[in-house]
Amino acid sequence: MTGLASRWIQRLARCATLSLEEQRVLEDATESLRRCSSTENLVKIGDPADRLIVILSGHAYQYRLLPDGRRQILAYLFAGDMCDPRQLMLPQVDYSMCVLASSDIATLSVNTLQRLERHPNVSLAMARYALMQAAITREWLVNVGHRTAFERIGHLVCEMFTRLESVGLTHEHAFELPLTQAELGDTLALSAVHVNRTLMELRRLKLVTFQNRQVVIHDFNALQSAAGFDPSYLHFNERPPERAMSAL
Amino acid sequence: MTGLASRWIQRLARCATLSLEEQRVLEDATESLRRCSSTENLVKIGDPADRLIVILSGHAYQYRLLPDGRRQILAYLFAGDMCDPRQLMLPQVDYSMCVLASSDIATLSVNTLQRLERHPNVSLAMARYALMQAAITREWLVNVGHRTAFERIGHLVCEMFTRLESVGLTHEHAFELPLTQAELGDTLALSAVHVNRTLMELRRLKLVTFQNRQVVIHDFNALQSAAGFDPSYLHFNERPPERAMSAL
DNA sequence: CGAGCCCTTGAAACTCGTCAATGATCGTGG
DNA sequence: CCACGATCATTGACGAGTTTCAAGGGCTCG
Repeated sequence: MTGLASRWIQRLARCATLSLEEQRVLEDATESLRRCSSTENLVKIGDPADRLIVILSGHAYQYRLLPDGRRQILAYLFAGDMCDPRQLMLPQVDYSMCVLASSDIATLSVNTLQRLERHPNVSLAMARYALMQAAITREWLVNVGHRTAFERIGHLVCEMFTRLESVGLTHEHAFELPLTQAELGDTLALSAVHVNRTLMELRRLKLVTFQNRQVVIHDFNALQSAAGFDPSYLHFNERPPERAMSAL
Repeated sequence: MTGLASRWIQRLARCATLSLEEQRVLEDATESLRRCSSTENLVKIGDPADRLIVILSGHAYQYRLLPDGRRQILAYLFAGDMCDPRQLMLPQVDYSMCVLASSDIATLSVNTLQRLERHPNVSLAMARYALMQAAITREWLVNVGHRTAFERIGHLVCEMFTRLESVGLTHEHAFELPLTQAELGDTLALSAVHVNRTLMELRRLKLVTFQNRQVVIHDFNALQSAAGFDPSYLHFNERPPERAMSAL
């Protein structure tokens, strides 16, 4: 379990207890992977939903374009993240997706996924994982809707740090984030100019520095309270009921 | 199938073909229902997630409160709508929920749900239905993030009309909506005052009238184009692939 | 008939967007 | 190795959309 699949397995294992056998099956499923270069489009809206994307390393995001060219980023996927398996039950995907930096991408076929989901714990882990993703989307709605620019950025930084920390992708209080200020703006519904000003404000207050694709958090507690970040929606550190609900 | 469960069954039947037997099973599951009066709290954030709520008649919404009292409404549930069955796989619900007008509410236990999901088509329908709900949340993120007040209200009205029409809850080009302007504001991230001004603008342009808990759409096409509403995210009118994916 | 909730309206303030220009950085090719 | 172009960060001035505060009016329900 030292290969590229390890972060994925690690993430799923946080959602349900996986046997060694199940971990091996997951590892086997990622055999066919490919390296994607920066800004490559993985999925376009309307593509047939016949395969499931897993980010083994790197960064990607899902987004939607409005007719006038405006863009809303819907989710970030870091190493170990995957798309919602239930998406395969629709004829077409309803978002676009592209990678940020060069990444290793595994693509699971419907058959492979069906094979994986014969293992009840794998199925359970994926369902819980998808629930967490949905909770993040809801939190983003709260974020964009009801927080100031300052809180929005702070909240997003806290969320990313917490998510990345859980799979060992942080160093000290810093993490890699190959994002432009314009992309941050399209995530948080702010103009790039205002993102810039707010980042400088965060820097001035010695809360966060975002430079050279590196986010450094200087005072997590202060940032957390300034942004009103409450990590409970991420459902980490929970021992969920081990109900067998294979059919969910 | 003339009882209170009919709208629910009708909605699920749009997501997958249900046999008469399966429809009967769904109807039986809603036997224990109760009548809720206006503004009653159905679920509070942090409650144990051990039962699944189905709105048989009436209106309800899910919301989150911020520490300072601000509120973001996350979703509306109309007659025939239900919560995401996967929610039961978490220990606690992560949103609050209350009814708007007096409603008939069925509460399914984990056991009942497990019994229902032994029917593959029921399971498939619920999964597809939940996907549609998730798509709506994503669309709201786009709405709040990238559209003006005018477009936001117009878009929400179009969405509600389309959803309600699909289960026969509209009359002509009108539908019931027992919402205050403040609640509309908490949905769309606008102040109640600005909702009021924008509603008057919509009325002035003879697009929509919202008075006495009734929304009347005077020109759907004009409203749709003014709001940039594209119903494809609702995944109606699709013949999805009838893959058997019981484990999803 | 009064209380409370909701809608309506006005004025002032503020957050944030747009436009525009200047630097900084980086990869590429000459 | 440097010049070039492109992308991104930064800064200022101005304006638009929206919020907040405040007050009045209408409706409904007890």
